[in-house]
Amino acid sequence: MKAVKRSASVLRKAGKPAKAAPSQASARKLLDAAVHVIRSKGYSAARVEDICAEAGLTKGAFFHHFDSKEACAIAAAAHFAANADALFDAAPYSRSPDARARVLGYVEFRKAILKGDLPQFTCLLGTMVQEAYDSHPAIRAACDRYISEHAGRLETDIAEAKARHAPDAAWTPESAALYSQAVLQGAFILAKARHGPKVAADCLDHLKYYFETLLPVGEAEHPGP
Amino acid sequence: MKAVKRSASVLRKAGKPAKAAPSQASARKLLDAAVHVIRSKGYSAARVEDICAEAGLTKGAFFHHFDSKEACAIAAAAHFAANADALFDAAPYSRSPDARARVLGYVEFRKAILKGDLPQFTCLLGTMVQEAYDSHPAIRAACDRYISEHAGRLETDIAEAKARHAPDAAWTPESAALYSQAVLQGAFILAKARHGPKVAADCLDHLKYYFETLLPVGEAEHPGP
DNA sequence: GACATAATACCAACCAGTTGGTATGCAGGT
DNA sequence: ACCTGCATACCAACTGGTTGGTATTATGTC
Repeated sequence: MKAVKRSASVLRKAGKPAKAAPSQASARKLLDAAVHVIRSKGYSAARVEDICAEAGLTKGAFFHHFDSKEACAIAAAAHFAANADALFDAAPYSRSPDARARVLGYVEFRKAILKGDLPQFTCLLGTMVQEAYDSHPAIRAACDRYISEHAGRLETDIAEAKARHAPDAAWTPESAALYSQAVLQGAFILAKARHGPKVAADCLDHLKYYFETLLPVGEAEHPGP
Repeated sequence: MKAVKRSASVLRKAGKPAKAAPSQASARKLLDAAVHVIRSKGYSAARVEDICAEAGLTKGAFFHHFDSKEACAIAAAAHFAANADALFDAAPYSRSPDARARVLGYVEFRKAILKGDLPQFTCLLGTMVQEAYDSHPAIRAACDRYISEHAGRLETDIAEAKARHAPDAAWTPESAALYSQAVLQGAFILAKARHGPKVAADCLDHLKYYFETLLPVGEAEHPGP
């Protein structure tokens, strides 16, 4: 009496926006709260009651929406990734027609959003996978998936820029995209250790400089095929 | 009746090696166990009993040597850092007379030791500071200190190499040393997400290439002052 | 009244830390 | 040598607060 339970209402038909039930709002509150609490204290130390308190709800509501703490964490990972996607899609750099500018703009943008307290800009996925990679395979898989998807979006731009600016270079767009994610995750760790975003910004300066050398301008620019 | 307790025997006179008390051996066992367990499951999820079981001792022994779980974690951080220092000091690259070779050798060496299971090569400090930076200030401070000390050792070599190969470049040895630590920490996160060290090795290839471009050979080599 | 949502009350397992006890080693006095 | 006093090292059993999860009840909406 555990496996097949409720499929919950989190994934509704996307029905009437205002009137009916405020369930979507509560589910969203819980997810936002979970993201914030887990970013602050990690997955293991984040108690269900912490998340409920942060959301202004009780455990009754929590276990109505999620089968378990682990399921909530996985949903929170998806929620976090969706929010991130929306944020980067909306950022001005992403509408540049030049792929190289989009790559450098991405790094600049990531540097620009290093504002406020640490839980506001650090990565939920990197935080969770650190503790959960061995003991919670489902969480590891979710983090892997969303990190890889995010890297994949960046890889597209990198590949396009490489085709034009460094078509013969030995490195692959995939490894460069993953490398940038490693720099980001590591920058967050250093920011946490130092209790401030400055180190992270310095790291992103190095990353930007690296991309500038990987994608040199003005030498036999290759046009599109 | 809490603050002033034992000062323990961990720091003994360094007396007779074999006969007397086997306390040092047990303390070391507990520290090794703590490092392993925390690297596997993180600080919060690591139970004191897990550490004791791994060490083949009981909780009585644990709380004889450490005042609390947190104190053990801090001692484990110091233990880990000391072990790491010894490892890098013993590595062949560190005896090269050329500073640039030592910097590149460091990255190569870090890539070479990405062997075995994940808890065997990931960084205890980065793992702990992720969860503890906000809730356990003492742990954060310890991780900050040992990460910074390790970066400082690298910084010395980088500074020497920069003076010879890129004296006028805008970047600082300090930021480059911290950047390399960020890449490492991030590489470990990706390795955990992907359940294998390959991504991490790819990241270190990028880092090595970056250092090669930061420290170009053969252009107006500057001699020592 | 059927259904979804959410609150209250509760439980059983878990776990950091405590207690009290035993074993061992090391003085120094006789 | 032998005893005594004291500190260190360790163990087994216990405790009390915590916490994920459940059972039950209440409220609002079609």
